[in-house]
Amino acid sequence: MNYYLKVMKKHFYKEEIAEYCLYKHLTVDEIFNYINQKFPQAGLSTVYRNVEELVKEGKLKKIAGVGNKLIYEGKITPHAHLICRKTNTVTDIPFNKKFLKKLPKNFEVEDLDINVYGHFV
Amino acid sequence: MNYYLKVMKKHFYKEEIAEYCLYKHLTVDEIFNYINQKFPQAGLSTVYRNVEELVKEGKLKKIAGVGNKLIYEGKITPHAHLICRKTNTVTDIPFNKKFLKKLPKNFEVEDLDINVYGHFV
DNA sequence: CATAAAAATGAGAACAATTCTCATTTCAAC
DNA sequence: GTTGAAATGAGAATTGTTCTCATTTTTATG
Repeated sequence: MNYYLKVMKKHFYKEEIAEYCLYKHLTVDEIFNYINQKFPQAGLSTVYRNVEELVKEGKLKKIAGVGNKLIYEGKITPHAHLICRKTNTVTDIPFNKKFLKKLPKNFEVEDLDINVYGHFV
Repeated sequence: MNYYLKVMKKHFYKEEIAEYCLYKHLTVDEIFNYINQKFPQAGLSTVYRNVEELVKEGKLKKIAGVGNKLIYEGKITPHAHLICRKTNTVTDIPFNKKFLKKLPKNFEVEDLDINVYGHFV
């Protein structure tokens, strides 16, 4: 199979999505817009399906969003998020014992949300 | 106004809700069920409205939920949450520098979600 | 207590995000 | 090629939340 064919065929959304989400914080809509630009025939339901599968595979992480929308990010090393309610943006910050003391000076903290997900055995 | 009248009148949902949510982690549906049991005529939209108002007043806190539902808790002192994906329950745990070392032994951690909400000035 | 303005309510419509359904298309193996 | 499995896309259905507005309740005032 040559390169041209590989580019044109349809069934590679998952890889595309995973790659696009690396180091970004995106809603499904934003992911869909990107995919739909490259593959105009792509459907929203397919993007939802792929995103969910990637979450199950551990390649994408669902994080709390601003407002009610969910936000996804490429799964990378442990870190925390700075969520600005004015600009609706998510910024990665390092997570360690002193992370709260090292926040940007111009960021005014309103709330802290610490959630440990898992299950009882 | 006598006690009987006070009990029967309608406009005290907010107090009821705030009180009921103290030390609990509830979805709007759960709050509604409780209110609706005491006041059968109570409407879902009213509960939603009151819950949102309580959040604005700082008496209730919207926290990340399990699945897509939002969860509310009576605003109390800083703490973290243990969210079990098997039982869909939220448990309060203390938040301090060593909190990760002091999790229940029978809780298997899958993810850690640290979000600092606020705004840039 | 009568009344009027203000506040809160409740029913359901509207809306938005997500999930589901299923016929069709594409892929992979033979 | 043929065939069975997997993935897709369109849109319907579902779910959670917000909005609208006529009605009810409260509060303030004479």
